[in-house]
Amino acid sequence: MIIEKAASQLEALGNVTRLQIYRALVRAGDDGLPVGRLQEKLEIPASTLSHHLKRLIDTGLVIQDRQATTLICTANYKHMNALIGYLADECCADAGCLKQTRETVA
Amino acid sequence: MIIEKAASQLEALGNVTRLQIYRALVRAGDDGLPVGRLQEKLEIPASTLSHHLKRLIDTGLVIQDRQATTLICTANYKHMNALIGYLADECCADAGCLKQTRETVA
DNA sequence: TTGTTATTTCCATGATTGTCGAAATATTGG
DNA sequence: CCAATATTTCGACAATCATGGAAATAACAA
Repeated sequence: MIIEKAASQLEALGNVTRLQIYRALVRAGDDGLPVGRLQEKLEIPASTLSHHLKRLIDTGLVIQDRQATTLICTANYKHMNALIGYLADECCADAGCLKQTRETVA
Repeated sequence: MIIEKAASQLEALGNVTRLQIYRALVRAGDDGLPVGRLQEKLEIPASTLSHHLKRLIDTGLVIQDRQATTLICTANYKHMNALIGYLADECCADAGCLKQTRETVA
């Protein structure tokens, strides 16, 4: 994980609307959610949602798969996991920090 | 942890320069680093650095303590830990995710 | 007090972001 | 092909961000 990638992913998540989108996708699980369903949930215009989704997709945090006319969005846990790992390993060094937690488990 | 706070902290870290600042502070440990030392390390103008530091301080990720004429900056692990916990708990649901790791340990 | 060092605040500027209506595109069913 | 649905792209605009030189402030030492 290079710092530029971590920063761009953090920035993508660093917006309330986008964080809500991501959280909704996580809660939807592996089945994901169609863009339209996301729109209903968040109650924002389609174009606004589309722009935010693009940001999340560009950074790899969200995946889109077309199913006929609808686009299904799913959270890319692998990338989120890598990001959390980066934060824990590179950016946390406290005794009560997750870094130790991870090392203990590993 | 409310979503607005998480988002603002993520946004603060979502910039390469600020992420470098934070990482440098983590590596400096509990002793922290004076602003001037940070400036040497990152090779950026003082005013630019000051602006970035302010962002990190405003979100609670960095603490500043005056020691005579120099200001010592330290990473606030507690807040970073809370942020990582939020991401792991609220925004990650995969089998290989830290969420399980944390639950196992706890 | 005055000078020195350390850092912030002020100010300006160009770049990026967030927002959203309207138009364009994609995919399928009939 | 054409109509209908789902979603993106275009275009525009205000708001915020990133940057950094210059001036202001803070703390001390002499």
